[in-house]
Amino acid sequence: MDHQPIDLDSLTPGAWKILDVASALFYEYGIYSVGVDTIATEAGVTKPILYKNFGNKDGLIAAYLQNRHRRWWPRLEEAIAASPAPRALAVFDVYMEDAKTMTRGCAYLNAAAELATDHPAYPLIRHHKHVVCERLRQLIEEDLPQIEDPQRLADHLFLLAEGAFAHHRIYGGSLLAEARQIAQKLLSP
Amino acid sequence: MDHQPIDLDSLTPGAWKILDVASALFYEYGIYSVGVDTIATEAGVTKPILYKNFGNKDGLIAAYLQNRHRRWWPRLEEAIAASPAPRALAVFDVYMEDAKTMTRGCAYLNAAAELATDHPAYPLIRHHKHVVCERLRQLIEEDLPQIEDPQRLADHLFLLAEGAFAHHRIYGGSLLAEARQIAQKLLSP
DNA sequence: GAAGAGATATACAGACCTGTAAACCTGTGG
DNA sequence: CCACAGGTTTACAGGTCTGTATATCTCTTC
Repeated sequence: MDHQPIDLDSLTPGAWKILDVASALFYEYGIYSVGVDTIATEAGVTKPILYKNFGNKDGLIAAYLQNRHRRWWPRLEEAIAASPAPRALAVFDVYMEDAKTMTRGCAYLNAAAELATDHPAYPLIRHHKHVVCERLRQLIEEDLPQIEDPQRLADHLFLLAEGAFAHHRIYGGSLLAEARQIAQKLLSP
Repeated sequence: MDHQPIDLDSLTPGAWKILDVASALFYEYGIYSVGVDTIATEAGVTKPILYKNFGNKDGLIAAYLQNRHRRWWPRLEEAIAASPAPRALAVFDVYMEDAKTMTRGCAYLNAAAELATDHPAYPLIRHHKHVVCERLRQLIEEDLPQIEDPQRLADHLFLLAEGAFAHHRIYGGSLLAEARQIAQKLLSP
């Protein structure tokens, strides 16, 4: 029925329950390792209800990534608002906070690895990572106007954070904390 | 039958054909998106032959990651041997060379995202990434003995390279080249 | 040439996948 | 009380997955 992109604002409570359950399972076990049957059962609904709300599994995957971004972005902005200069470090703070509970690494990098690059939800992944890098550049421009090439420094910090988050799944170690320390040094004049 | 880890040195030519086909398909479409039926057909063998050689799909996955490392590592060492100091940049050179053909990003990060962390092949992923980082530290220690904390610089370069390679799948852009430039600056005193 | 051993192919089991058609149940208007 | 409409559930279609039991075929040995 609903093959349009899902509008998160017009989801019913029942649909949110499905999305929440799907999100947890997708993240924990991987998108293609979780069947819609499992999701529906865990959410306490039947399969046609799921399909009525999300069209098909791809719609649910898209809603998963979209909703994750919508919940995460305000947390980043809050951390930025509460952070002393250089506020770019707030990105690392949020990633470290995330890492405490997200033992499977970055949901977007995981999804990127699983989904085909022409999957309808792939642009959501690109967008999520793009705006993070963009925000880093803005923060650098505002907090450290003396920096010559803010885009390059933003990319530098972005790669540190992403590399550390990607490997958090593999090692689960303290690479994120180390990345933050390195970033701190890069941002101090 | 063969539930032991696969010994790459005792594979028959037919088994190598299977492994090569599986490797290409695993990398291109993702491990769990490719069925053993497809692999067997593409390799020109029947399924029982595949199972006779690799025990089960997990054995084939393990052989895939193992073999990839065995073929890649000598390429890294060659690049290191041919590189002027600081030779740590050779890692970026190989990654950039890889990126020309590997449009799906890093095979190990992709596998890490797909496989459960307790999958029998997961240690192969950890090992591959670990030795790369380790090698970076050695190269820094040898080429730049004045560096105070070579482990930290190695981690720094490693995160740059891994972040860039991870995002090569998402953007396909020039992040690896930029990461190399950043690394070059970090290595110049 | 016959008999047996080992490799190969056929065919299938049993589970799980996405997605849907049709039966059913509930609540509303006449 | 009855007809009708909307949402819900049951049941299933059709396909794909991993893994294997059984039959066939080939090749060696006597």
